[in-house]
Amino acid sequence: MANLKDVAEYVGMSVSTVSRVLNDKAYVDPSTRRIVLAAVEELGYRPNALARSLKIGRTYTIALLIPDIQNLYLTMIVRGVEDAARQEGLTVILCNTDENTDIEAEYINVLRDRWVDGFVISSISKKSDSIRRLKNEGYPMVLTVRYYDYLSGIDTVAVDNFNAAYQAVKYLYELGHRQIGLVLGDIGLNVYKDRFAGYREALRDFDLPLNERIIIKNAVDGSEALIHDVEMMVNQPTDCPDAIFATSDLKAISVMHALHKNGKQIPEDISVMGFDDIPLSSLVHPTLTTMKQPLYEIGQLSVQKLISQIEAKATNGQHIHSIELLPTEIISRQSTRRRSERL
Amino acid sequence: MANLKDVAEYVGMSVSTVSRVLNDKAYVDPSTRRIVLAAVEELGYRPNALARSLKIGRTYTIALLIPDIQNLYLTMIVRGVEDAARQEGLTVILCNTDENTDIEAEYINVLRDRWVDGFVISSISKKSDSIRRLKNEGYPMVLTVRYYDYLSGIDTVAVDNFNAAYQAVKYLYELGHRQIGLVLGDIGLNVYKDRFAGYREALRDFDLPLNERIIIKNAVDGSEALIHDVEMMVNQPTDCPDAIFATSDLKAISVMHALHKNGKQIPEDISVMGFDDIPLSSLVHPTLTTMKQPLYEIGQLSVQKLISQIEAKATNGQHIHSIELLPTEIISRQSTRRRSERL
DNA sequence: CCTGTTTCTGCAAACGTTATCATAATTATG
DNA sequence: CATAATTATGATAACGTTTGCAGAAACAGG
Repeated sequence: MANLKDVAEYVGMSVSTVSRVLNDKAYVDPSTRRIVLAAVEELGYRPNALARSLKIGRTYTIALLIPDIQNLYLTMIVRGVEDAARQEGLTVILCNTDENTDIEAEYINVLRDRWVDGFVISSISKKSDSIRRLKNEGYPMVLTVRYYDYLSGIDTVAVDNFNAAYQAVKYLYELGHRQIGLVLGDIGLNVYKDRFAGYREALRDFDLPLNERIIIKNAVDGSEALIHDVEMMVNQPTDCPDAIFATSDLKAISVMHALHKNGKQIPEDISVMGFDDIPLSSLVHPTLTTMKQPLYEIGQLSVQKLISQIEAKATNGQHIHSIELLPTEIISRQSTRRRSERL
Repeated sequence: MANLKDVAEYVGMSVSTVSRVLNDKAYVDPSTRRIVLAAVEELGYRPNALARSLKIGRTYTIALLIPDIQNLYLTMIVRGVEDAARQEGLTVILCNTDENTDIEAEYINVLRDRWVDGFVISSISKKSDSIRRLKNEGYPMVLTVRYYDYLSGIDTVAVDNFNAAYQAVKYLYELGHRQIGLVLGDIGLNVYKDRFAGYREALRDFDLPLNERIIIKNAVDGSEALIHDVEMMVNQPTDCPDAIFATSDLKAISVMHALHKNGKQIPEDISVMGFDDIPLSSLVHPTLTTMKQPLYEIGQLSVQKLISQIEAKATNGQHIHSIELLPTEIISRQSTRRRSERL
């Protein structure tokens, strides 16, 4: 592979001139520019990005840390991140951490050594030393979807989970439901804590009792255990819910699976509502009513905020820190319906 | 950030010695090793991977080219690739090409400039110049899932699609089905051509007629058009199939959706069989019988073959080219059942 | 025609490693 | 004890860029 020196010798000039032509920096004669460009074409010269990065201290690569790409809601974020990155000339290194702090730390070490320009992080479940250290070093980083008090001061892109859950419950209430069950994920995550709080607040506002027997906590997407728990819940003689709000579409699909299995009709017997609006939710039967998160846009915006940090760092400019909460939206489909016959 | 020189000065030795300690290369005194290691710890020295890569010509990074991460079957491959890569100390750059040759070419250029060690490619739909050029340069690369005659000579990891389709039809036939519909994807892809051929061969072997009216070609996963086509197919007065073999689980889910919509019972009226065995197929209702592809393993194996090429290139060793076809397997669930009452 | 600016080009020093070669110090060999 | 082999270390040249500095050429203005 030809390098700058080869091109320089080929046209009988110095490397500096050739380099200047290629980066069109100040003051280069139009005619030499033409000659150099022709030679570059001729020799099929391509710049060595490693050498360049070593010199300028930027790699045009960012890292994306997520728990597991197999979580459906993440694929949309990943696409948003990658599309935005590609448009800005960045490439994305994908890192599945499985919520494992060791893997996370290992990735962060390796990628810091490789001088990636920044991190988009959606993976952390507990206090992560590596991430805090990264932050203290002033490394550009953005948190997406998940957020943490101990990491305040870091740019964050997410939704208002409290309000989203509140609105979901309100929606079900206004359809006439009075026994609204709840399926929560890992209660250690702020995401689910906030949704739980929104749910409770809504119950309070509508004078509904908080009934722990129709609440499932720490549900794992797609697990057998979840299906079992739902079966238990709906087979309670007195406390059977007339609607279930699941805090992810995948949980909602498991709920629907369990209901089918137990001969419950959706939405005739029980309404089901999800969260996320993954593409699949319009394909299942019945199609799923859900609280849509703008996942793709969350990914895009995360990258934009990250780039803003990177630019600021490079030019010693100012970056204004912010926490961005994007709007959610109720998507009405077939899995919920008005409860007409109230007694 | 401290560099080698800093460490060297700190302990009053030369950079070479420090470097030797860190790469434990030949002949370094145990006591100096201890001193250097302590200093490294002390100063928090971390090697600059860019400089290292520039020197040794390896980046420990590979590129993964796929059409779109939002295709569910791909997420399992991606996980397989990443897990295998991580175990070998490699990181993965994810590239969604949307089947677009320009995007693909752009990615390939950028990543070649960055000296990625190799490519795992699952994206190509048509003749791709960039990929052929890459191959001619001797760049390490592996094709996964999709394969092409014009790219023969490249390591490939896939399944025997002909046989898999044949076995699927055989399975349905043995359940008593005689009108077996087929839903195919983009017929321009060898993957679907081969599955189609397997389907035809099976029909021939079992003396079933080939009925174009129960075959849907070029179906797009999750599209409205597909649901419409399926509705048309099952509402034909004379040619309604008693089983439908969809060539992806996502297509099967659309099929099931269309059947539900038209009051057809699954599997009582019509059996449905999918292809892939994505995690979702055990969550939908009814759970989906499918031809399982070992997608995760395909991803893993692809990386292993790629690494073998990379090693061979680095050491001027020999790499034995191969096309690996992994076994598929029928996963029986609820969406298919024996047709007892035959007339 | 001289001085001062602008435009153009080259030299050489980084960026942070690895690796070759030479040399010094130590140990083994007969 | 002389010589050869082994072990340990340091200089130095790459790897392929970018960039500050300096000098040369071109072009003004007076």
